Amino acid sequence: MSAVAEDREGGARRGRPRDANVESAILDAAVAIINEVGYNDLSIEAVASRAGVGRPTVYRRWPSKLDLVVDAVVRLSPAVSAPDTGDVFTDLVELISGTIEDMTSSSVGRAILALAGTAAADRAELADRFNEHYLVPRRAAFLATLRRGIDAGRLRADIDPDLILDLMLGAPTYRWLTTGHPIDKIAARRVVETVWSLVKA
Amino acid sequence: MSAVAEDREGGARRGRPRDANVESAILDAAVAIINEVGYNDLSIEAVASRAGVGRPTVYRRWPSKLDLVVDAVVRLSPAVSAPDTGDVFTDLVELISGTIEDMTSSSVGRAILALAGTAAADRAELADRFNEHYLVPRRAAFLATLRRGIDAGRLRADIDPDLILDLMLGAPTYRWLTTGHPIDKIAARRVVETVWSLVKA
Amino acid sequence: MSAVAEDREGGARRGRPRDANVESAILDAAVAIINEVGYNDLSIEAVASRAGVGRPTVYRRWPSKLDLVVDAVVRLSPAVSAPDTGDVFTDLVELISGTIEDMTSSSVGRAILALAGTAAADRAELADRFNEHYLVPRRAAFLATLRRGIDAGRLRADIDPDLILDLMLGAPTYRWLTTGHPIDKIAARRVVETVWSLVKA
Amino acid sequence: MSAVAEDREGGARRGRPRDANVESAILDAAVAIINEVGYNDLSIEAVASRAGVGRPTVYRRWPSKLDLVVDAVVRLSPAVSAPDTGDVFTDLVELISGTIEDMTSSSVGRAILALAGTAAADRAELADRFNEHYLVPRRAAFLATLRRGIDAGRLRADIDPDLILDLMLGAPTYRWLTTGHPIDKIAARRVVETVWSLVKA
DNA sequence: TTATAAACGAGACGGTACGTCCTGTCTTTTA
DNA sequence: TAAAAGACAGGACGTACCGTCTCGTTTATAA
Repeated sequence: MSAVAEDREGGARRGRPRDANVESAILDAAVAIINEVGYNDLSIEAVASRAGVGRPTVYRRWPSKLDLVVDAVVRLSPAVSAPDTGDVFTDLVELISGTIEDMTSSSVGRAILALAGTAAADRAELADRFNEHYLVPRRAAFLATLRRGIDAGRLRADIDPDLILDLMLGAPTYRWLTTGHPIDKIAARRVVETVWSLVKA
Repeated sequence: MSAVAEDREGGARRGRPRDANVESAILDAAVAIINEVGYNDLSIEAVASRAGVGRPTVYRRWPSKLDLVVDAVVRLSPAVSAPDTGDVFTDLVELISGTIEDMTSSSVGRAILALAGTAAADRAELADRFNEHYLVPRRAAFLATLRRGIDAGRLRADIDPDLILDLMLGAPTYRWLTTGHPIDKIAARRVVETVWSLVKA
Repeated sequence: MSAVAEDREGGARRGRPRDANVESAILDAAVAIINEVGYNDLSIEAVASRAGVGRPTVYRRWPSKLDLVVDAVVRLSPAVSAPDTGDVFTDLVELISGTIEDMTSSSVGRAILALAGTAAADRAELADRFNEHYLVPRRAAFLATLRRGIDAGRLRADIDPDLILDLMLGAPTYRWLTTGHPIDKIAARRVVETVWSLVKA
Repeated sequence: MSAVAEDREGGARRGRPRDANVESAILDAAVAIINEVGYNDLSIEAVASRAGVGRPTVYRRWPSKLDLVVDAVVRLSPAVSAPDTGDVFTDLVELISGTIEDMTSSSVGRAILALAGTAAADRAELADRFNEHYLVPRRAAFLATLRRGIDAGRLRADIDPDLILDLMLGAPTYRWLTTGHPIDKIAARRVVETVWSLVKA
């Protein structure tokens, strides 16, 4: 449920109701602008203007740029699905390279990282929202794949799935962050191969 | 070598030379402000004012806030030293928990991450400077420790040190980034323990 | 009618209307500052600050310092009244010495002259505004006095009143401009006496 | 004598003497820039740069923009010569229309007026210099013409030549200043004709 | 000759003001 | 009563000049 909707409950309000199209238009505009100029150079002004909306209308819904962008990123992020090719190893490579691709290819991906740092640092509530809508589904898909491997007897049952996740996603993310070099599928495969020996049954 | 200094070589310049104290004052001010309000809320205005310097003097040396902050962070970053307790395992735990502590405890650490994302994304030259002065020394200390382990016969000789580094540093970094939870020495030790089996001789 | 107001007509505007108090505060501040430091050293910055107003608020109404000062001077200039002592000769002396006094005694007077030169030179529209609100009323008072003299049979009916005006006001103005010496009532009387013989019936 | 030269007297100085070419170059540059952008938009920076000279070199000679421009205008102003067609009336028309033309046609002319106001107002010394080098020669030419008319018996001997001058030059100047309309030879002739009856023998 | 001293170009310095953009709040009309 | 429009105080932007101050270099006279 969106943070925006939560004040709707409790019966119909008086006066003109909020226009749902307005909300969409604002988030769409935010996404487009992030893609063009990145998180730092996004301004509420520009979002409102592109959405064909007054600035106060934006502020009425999101108290800050950070809040707005979190919702925009959450809305934008492509749905995740745990691939199931029948081979857990392949599934893991797919998942990781897909996730890294998400992170690194678009401005939105970079916004996500900017948000990750910022929100985690001082905005627990936002971090929670971001977690709930963005990270948790991705971790879940990953963990489901691991679980499938365990059930299939290909992975050891005593592993710490979260730690494995951190290793498999953290290593390429860190490489990208610190060197700026793109992470292709081959690099992703190498990481999975390396960690694989830790987890294989 | 500082980016600021590099055009000095090749004979005496004409005109009044730049004042090194001014450079120090500006970088010190930048560091202080980053620590107080973070990268995003740092303004050139505030830096100049705190440094007791005219704004144009800042712009004369660093064309943008990003350039300035990269140099400030580079100057600030504490010297790295590869610990050498005699036990490679302990050394690795120390190194990792120290590095993560660096990253996560101070505003400057968070600025570093913000920079990592931003600079990597669109400013190859800045990323290079940041790499050269900040990341490379840290990687070097880590790799030297691994090398010592190999020489001592405790680590396999055929490992890819960079990949091991990405795993050991990437996993806790990723955890911190995505959850915001601090990484203590125990968590660092768990990562090292896990990866250790990949690398032990 | 103020240049600022002229685009208000034609139905109610949307959005928050401009605050008339703000306009007053800015013009008052401009007048005060002209009186203190003169036209050349007046800065929009200082005007805004003294008026307790944001700088953009000033620019929203007047695109340049010149535009602002023209309006300020127009507002400031004391109302003119054609004196009517019953004696046209005395009236003329009063009018001239008063006008010259206006021009030369205050910083605003000097601003008026600076404006006269500047505005006339390259800003027809401003010159027109200045003319309409400042010069025309003064010319009118003068011409009315001449007309009274003609009606009373003391002045010739075939004179060119504009030319007489230029002579009576231009001579002392020119003297002041080119020598910087103040023009007192005695000097004004001498001019009127001299020109009088040209116009007396 | 130029204000610049006055500290030269008293024997040769030690050290490198000032370069007269530099002085010329600066004044030429100042004149050119006044012609292009006017007095208000002239900057020392631009003058120095165009003259191929360091800024301190300008300040060494002229303490302010005003001082510099006064000298520049003085240097620029075309030599005056009292025309002598044999007919005093024609001479006066020529003189007046020429002077007005000087004043109104060029940016330098407008600078002169700006200077007249500014310098007269608060800089007695500058006003004096301007007077001495610019105005006095022009008044002298005019007065010489009047004198010739008196000697020839065409003008009354008891006139106040300064007052006549103020009338004949002041009226068209004032007209131009207050209306911005150019003063052509016909307008100049009308003024002379009008005043003529005051002065003719 | 050799100092010494001033002028020169260049350009950095602490500043001020520029005119613009954006912030977050407010007031008004329209729906 | 929400929405759009837009004015408001304010803050920071990056730039242009200000007038002053080093610099290294050049060009004179004085020792």
